[in-house]
Order: sequence, then structure tokens, then C-alpha cells
Amino acid sequence: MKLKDFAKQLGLSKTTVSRALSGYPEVSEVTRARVVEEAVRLGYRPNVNAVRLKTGRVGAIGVVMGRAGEFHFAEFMAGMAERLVTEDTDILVIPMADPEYDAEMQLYKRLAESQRVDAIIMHSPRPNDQRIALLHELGLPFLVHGRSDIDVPHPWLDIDNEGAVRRATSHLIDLGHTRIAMINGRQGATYALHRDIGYRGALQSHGIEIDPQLIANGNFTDEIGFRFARSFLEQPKPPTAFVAGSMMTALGIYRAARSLGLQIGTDVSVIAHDDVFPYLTADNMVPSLTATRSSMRAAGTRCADLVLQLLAGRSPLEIHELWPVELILRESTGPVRTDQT
Amino acid sequence: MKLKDFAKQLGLSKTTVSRALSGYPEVSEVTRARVVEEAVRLGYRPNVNAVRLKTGRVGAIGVVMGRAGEFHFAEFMAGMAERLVTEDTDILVIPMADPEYDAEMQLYKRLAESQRVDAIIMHSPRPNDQRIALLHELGLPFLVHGRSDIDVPHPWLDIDNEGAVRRATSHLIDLGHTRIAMINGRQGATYALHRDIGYRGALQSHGIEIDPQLIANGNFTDEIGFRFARSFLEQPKPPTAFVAGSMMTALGIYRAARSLGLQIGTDVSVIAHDDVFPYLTADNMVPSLTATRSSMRAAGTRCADLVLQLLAGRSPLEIHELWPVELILRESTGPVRTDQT
DNA sequence: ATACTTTTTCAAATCGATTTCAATTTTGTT
DNA sequence: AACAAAATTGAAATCGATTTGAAAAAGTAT
Repeated sequence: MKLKDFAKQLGLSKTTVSRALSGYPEVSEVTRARVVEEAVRLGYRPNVNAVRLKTGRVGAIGVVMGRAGEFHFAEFMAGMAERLVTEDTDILVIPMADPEYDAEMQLYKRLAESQRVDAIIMHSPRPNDQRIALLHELGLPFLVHGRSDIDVPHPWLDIDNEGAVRRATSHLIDLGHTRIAMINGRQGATYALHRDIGYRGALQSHGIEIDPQLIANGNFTDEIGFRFARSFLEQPKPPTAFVAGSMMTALGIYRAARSLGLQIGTDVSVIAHDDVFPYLTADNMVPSLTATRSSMRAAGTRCADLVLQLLAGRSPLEIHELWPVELILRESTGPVRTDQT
Repeated sequence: MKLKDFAKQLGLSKTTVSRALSGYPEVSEVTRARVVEEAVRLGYRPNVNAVRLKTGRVGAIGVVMGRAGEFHFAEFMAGMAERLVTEDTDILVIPMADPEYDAEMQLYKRLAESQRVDAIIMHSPRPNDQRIALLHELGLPFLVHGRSDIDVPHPWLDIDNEGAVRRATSHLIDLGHTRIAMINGRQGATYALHRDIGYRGALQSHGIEIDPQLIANGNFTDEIGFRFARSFLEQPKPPTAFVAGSMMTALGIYRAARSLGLQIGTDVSVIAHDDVFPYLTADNMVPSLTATRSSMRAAGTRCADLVLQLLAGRSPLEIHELWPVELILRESTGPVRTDQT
């Protein structure tokens, strides 16, 4: 059913029908009501591609997806979906061949030229991230989930990674720990850097020397958590506490500690960052996990919201949201054992 | 840069340029070479929306996403992305307000009418799933990830859930277990039904009575695993083994067993289904988890592939793929303790 | 050189909507 | 009732490509 046919059925012009459906004020309420009602009855719905061609609006927000099967991703998208479901806007997942810089730059260029999406949400930016410069140049509206120190204005939403880790680390220090290990995310991303800064900052401000042997970087997997925790704990001077980047990492650390006969919460303290997953909760771990918490889903919802605002004309320059992170104390952290220090 | 301008620059007509770029044979090789080269140099790229309007092809495959933040989802999509990255096709995630039947039916109708996607991948179908009937009726190409017994032909890819669980259960029976609990996925989906059939079948063919008290259904979460395992184990006649629907469920069962001082692999055996996640591996659990395994990512890749074939004209009638599921024996299963039976 | 293919190119129609500008109808005022 | 102002409607242009059918150019055979 095309507009032309539909209009003919109603005995109206295409113009009037189109206006009635798009809510323009120049059409009488009685006509509009009739048009809307008949549209539902006859099942008329504008062809998206025609609308898109004419208006230049696509009705889709792009999210670039790397190969790594990030479990965060699904949560973030679920959050976006929550906001977008009422908006007639969908999410375009753009597969990226290689998480290589060049490939991604090309991808953005193509996206901008081909008008597949109205805006892009970019993840895990790096310090001085040239992708941001490119997006800015291309004029394609975008929002960064995370931040970059690049000298180009960009709208972003980020959580206070530095503050979160600083607090977590400080808390461990307050409990008497001095050998605190850090199993961070992959090197390169700003968030990993911020966490590193928070960690170092906390130690330094308490006059504790930083031991590079206690710092590791890697994917957010159980495997990484286990491997590094195990190797750290087998050092001559093992850590008495861990700060970890994710729940999965924490699972690995738990496993490593157990495998060495160490009790979490007494022999070894653990704090991890919790993105709040419906399927795995910090409170349910044994012992329950002390965590810095921030909902990934909520971030997705808000990012979608901000992008809509951006598209509605809000200035990108004023969009900067830094979300505080809660520290939830549970059983996995405890005072350092006096014979350990 | 529009086709018109670009053609003018080259001194050719729009027709010839369009043909040259789309690889039609009616254009001389020397002209084509020039056009292609100049397109790259001048950065001309056809406007997708115009192409889509004209050709009726959208270049996107739709995946309906429920609210539940399924961790499988990201893996499946990562798999799809792997296949689609080389095609010029993207993934459209369609948010669904409520996982209600009616709402979803409406959604499919809207999708078909508005031509947002070329095809749809549908997840977790139910027995006699009317959504399949609807999609069939609408003429929107689709692929079902899973199966339904509905009396409408539909292309599908599924794993052998029944066989997997039958084997898992039989294995436990071979180890001497007779009180075997089943923590299945949410009731309603065909896969849950198939698993249930496999479970019951294995018990029955060994002459073991089915105890409804040992069967539970719920989301794939640590929480569900814990709660049911705990309540089962506290029964007067507790199970000595568990068959579980997911790794997360298994985590919960492990936790429940531990909380009751039971050793996994000796006091209680556990087999779970493993969708193969990069961040959490069955082999790394302690003790390592015996699992029925099938890669969700591979399924995503193959589903994307099949949809492309569908769009290329392959008959939906002949697309039925049933993937076998491996059973990987590890430490979480062992012979029943003789004092238990 | 002519007639006839074959190859290459192009003008114009088309896809299905939105929107400008003009025409018509309705309402309000005197 | 006459006229202006406001409200409503519609014809035609437009978005940027693809594709049909016709024409021009090149190639081949007589």
C-alpha cells in the first residue's frame, strides 16, 4: 500500500495524508483523525527508505562492534533499547573487521558518506583518539561512551573510573593493605588509564611505593584474572589485596586464591568493578564481592537519550556527563592480617 | 557528492556511471576502470537510502532484542558480525518493549510493512509459535534460531538440545546417579521443552522414575541456579547430580553445593550447557565443569550466512540445520557416592 | 562504401515519500 | 453581504539513485 493509493482511497491528496500522519498543524483535526484511523485499518505505513531519502533522517543510531565478545555490550544495548523503543529509532550494529585504527577510521568515513545512521555511539576511546577528530570533521553526530583528552570538543558520558578506583584502593589501604595488586583492563583505552591513575594516586597519597610487579593489564576474562592473580600470589612478596577491572576478573582471582588455599576476605581482599549484570551479581558471590558499581544498562539508556537530544539540536559542546561510582562494601574485603604485613 | 555531479565531472551520463560501479557488463572495461578510480579519488559513494528506495533492498538483517540482558545475545551477534563484515549488510537490533506475544506480533507487522530490514532472525521460538506463522504470511524472509513444531514451513538452525541433555543425563545415570535434578531455561521456549524431553527420555529409558520435585525452570542466572540447587539439596531425598541450562546456572549450583559443604564432582555432580564464552570457560571452573558444548558465536555466523543465502534466492524449505552438541567430560561429574544411593 | 551487428552510451521514467507554493474553502468582521 | 484573514487542501518539484528503451558509435561482413 503506497501513499498514492492510500490517499486515493481516502479521496484526499498525498500532501494532506502525509501531513496528517506526520502531525503537521495545517490539517484539520477531523481529517487527521480520519486519516490516522484509516491508516491503521488499511495498514498503511510510509516506506522508510522513501522517507529517509527525502528527509535525510535515517532513524537509526550506530554502534560499532568489535570482534571481542564483550559481555558489557549486550547490557549497554539493552539499555539503549529501553530508551529507543518508544522512539521509532533502531540500533544499527556495525561489525568491524579488525579492531585496527585504520580500518575503523575507514569505517566511520563510509558511514558518514553513506548515511546509514543519524549518529554514532563510540566506545572505549583512547587518549588522543583520532577517531574522535575524524567524526568531528565528518560532521556526523556522535557521542563518546568514555572520554578522550584529544583537543577536539566531543560530547561524552563516562563514569568516574579514576575516582572509583581511588576510593577502592584507599579503602584497602585503610584496611591496612600496602601490597595491593591491580588487574586492569586492556592497555590503551582511556578508562584503563583513568583507573591506573586512580590506583597510583591512592597509593602515592598514602606514601606507598608502587610496585610495577603488581600491575597487570588484559581482557576482562576469568582466565586473565586467574593467571595474573596466581602469578602475583606466588611472588616472594605477594599482594594482600586486589583491585580488579570486572566481575569476570574477580571470578578468576577468587579461583586463584582458592587454588592456593587462601581465603578471600581474610587472607586476600578483592574489590572489582561491577557493571551490574542480571545474570551474575556481586552480592551472590561467595564471599560476596566488594565492588565499585555502575550500571552499564543505565549508561546505555542515558547515551541513547543524549544522542536523541543531540539529534534534536542540543549542542554537543555542553554534553559532558561524569557519573559517580558507588563503592559497595561486602565480604571480600577485610583488614590485612597482621602476620602478613 | 551526488551521482549527477560525479557523472558530470567524468563527462559521462548517470546511467553509465551507475552501471560501471554496480558491475554491469554493458560498460567497457576501460570506462569502468576510470569510473571506479575516480570514484575513489573524488570520494563518491552512492546514497544508501536512494539505492534502497530504488532497489527495495535494505542491506540489513533484523534481530529482535528482548529486554532481558541475555549474555548469549552478544556472542550470537559477534558471530553474525563476523560473517557480515565483508558483505555490505548490517545488523539492526530491534528493541522490543515487552516480551509479550501481541507486542511482538505487532512489531513484526510493522517491520514487514516499513521495509527496514531484508530479513529477520528470530530467537527462542515456542512450540506452535504464531510469530512464525505471521512472518510466513507477511512474506518477510526470516530464519529461526531454534525450532518450532508449528505447521508452517520455516527455515531454521538449531542445536540438538534433546540429544545433548539425553546424553548428559545418560552419562550421569551411567555413573550411578538416579536422583538427577534439572534446572532448565524458562518454560515456554522450544529449546527448554526439547531439553526436558531429553532429560525425561534418558531417565525413562533407564527405568528411573521422574520426580517433579527435581525439575525447575528459570532464567539463566547464577541466582536461579543457586536458589533451586539449594532448595533441592535441602530436600529429604536430595539429588546427587544436576543438569543445568547454562554456565551461569552452574555457577549458582556450585555456590549452593559449597554453601552446604558439598564437594562438586564427588558429593554432587554437575553438567551444564556451555555456549562457549570468551570470558568464562568451563575448563577454568573449579572443579572444571563437565559440559554440553556448542558455540553460540558459530551459530551466529552460520545464521547470518544462511540468511544471506535466503536473500540470494535459496529456498527456505530446504534450510534446516541441526547441530550436534559435544559432551565434554571434566571434573564436575563423578560416580555417585555409594552411601548416597 | 554499404548494410548489418554488436558494443557503448544516454535521456527519461521510476521508486515512495516530503514540502513548497499556490489555490481553495472556511471563518470572522463590519 | 462583502471583504479580509485564517484554515485547509492540492499540484508539482524534489530527494539520489536504478533501469528501460532508444540512439549513437564502433566493428564486421559483403
